[in-house]
Amino acid sequence: MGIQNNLSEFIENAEKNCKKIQKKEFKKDEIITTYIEKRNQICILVSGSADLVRYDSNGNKSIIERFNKNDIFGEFFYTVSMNNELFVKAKKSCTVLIFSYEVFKHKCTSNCKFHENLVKNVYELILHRFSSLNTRIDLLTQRTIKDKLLGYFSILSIENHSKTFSIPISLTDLADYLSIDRSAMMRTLKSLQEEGIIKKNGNKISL
Amino acid sequence: MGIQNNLSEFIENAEKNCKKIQKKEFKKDEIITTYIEKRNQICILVSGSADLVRYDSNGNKSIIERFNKNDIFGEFFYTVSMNNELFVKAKKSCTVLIFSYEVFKHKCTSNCKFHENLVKNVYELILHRFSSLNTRIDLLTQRTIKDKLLGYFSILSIENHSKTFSIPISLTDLADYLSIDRSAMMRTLKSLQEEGIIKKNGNKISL
DNA sequence: TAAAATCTGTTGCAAAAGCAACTTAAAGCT
DNA sequence: AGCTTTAAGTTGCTTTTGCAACAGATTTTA
Repeated sequence: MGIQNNLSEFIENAEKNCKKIQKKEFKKDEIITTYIEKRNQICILVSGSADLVRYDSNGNKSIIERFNKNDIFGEFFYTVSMNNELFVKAKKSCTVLIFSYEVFKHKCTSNCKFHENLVKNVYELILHRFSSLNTRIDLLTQRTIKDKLLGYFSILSIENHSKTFSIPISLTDLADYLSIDRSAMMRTLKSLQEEGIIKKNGNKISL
Repeated sequence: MGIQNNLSEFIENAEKNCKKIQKKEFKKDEIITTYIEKRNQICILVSGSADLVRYDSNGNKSIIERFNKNDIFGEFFYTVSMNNELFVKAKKSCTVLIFSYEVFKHKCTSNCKFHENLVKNVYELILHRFSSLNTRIDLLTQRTIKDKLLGYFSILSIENHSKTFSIPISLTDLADYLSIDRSAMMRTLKSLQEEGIIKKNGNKISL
């Protein structure tokens, strides 16, 4: 999805090439980082998946974002505005690259090839992130649950080059992602089937 | 809002410093760029405001995004996915910096100070953009119109360091931004006043 | 300055969505 | 294998939202 093949290779070897870049492992439910204070920290998810979680003043938990392989995150990309506390929590076991924004600004040597690559590759990651955010906004601005679902399915269909595909996340998570009530979503899924617009078998969908 | 003061100065002088960067003027309703084909073009709005507009297969127009001073845009930041056509159209008279992604990758000389600054400043702009997108997602994921409005007002209140502020866009545009029906929004604004949660006088709001 | 266009404000009505409260099914864990 | 947790699927009821269709106010532009 727009991410170059050599990127993964680059990420794999990043730690070896620069002492300022750490590679860390996290187990399920461990806190990877917080967005409470500014640290100019940049994180790249090498493997696994993680959630950006908010606890508001009433103690309610909500998942703001789901990060997957090659996603770039950190408070650096998020305005620490309101009084709410943001955590990134491992959903599965994760491998994460962690470094500071300073790593970009200051090169090791005047012609360090590694740093040049870093800047270039992080650009790719950033564009990937933009694309994810814009896609989500696209879906969230759909007025009805029906349009949100069909928009989401249309994207999956294009990604899979097929009218048939499976939903890569749980339906519960999907409702969360689209910011709609799960039971209302189930109802809409049912009526889409009844109208013959989609076929559904478990998490397999055909348009 | 996180954008350094020297950024504007940098942008003002960008064209003078690098022949690969163009500064262009656009009048109201002129098309600044399209997101139809990949050109790896990056645009920075120096002054004015512009809309990212979509025309879908039925010819319906919708405004996806509003760009203001210091916003960075271009198909580079947007996945050209569906069959819909995207245009950036000047809402007022605009001044725009236009250059290609290649400008980042290839420096003029090995130690060109200008290019170094360009990379650094564009990072600032990108972070600003992330922040805008995340803020909008935050608001769009609020379930009710009431919560969307209060979330929006809370941000304005923080930005203005005051419980009293004015809404910087028209109410019609606000409804669009929050992706809600305008009349329903008006109704909610009214009930927020009746409940004593806000005071409203024209576009002036007090919490 | 008159006409056109846009924006604000309102309302009734129908449809959609949210909420709560379940049951059943599947997945994870010891 | 049995227990626990999480996810899927369903339903009735209530509230919220969207839609359509206005009138009045304000702004733009010819």
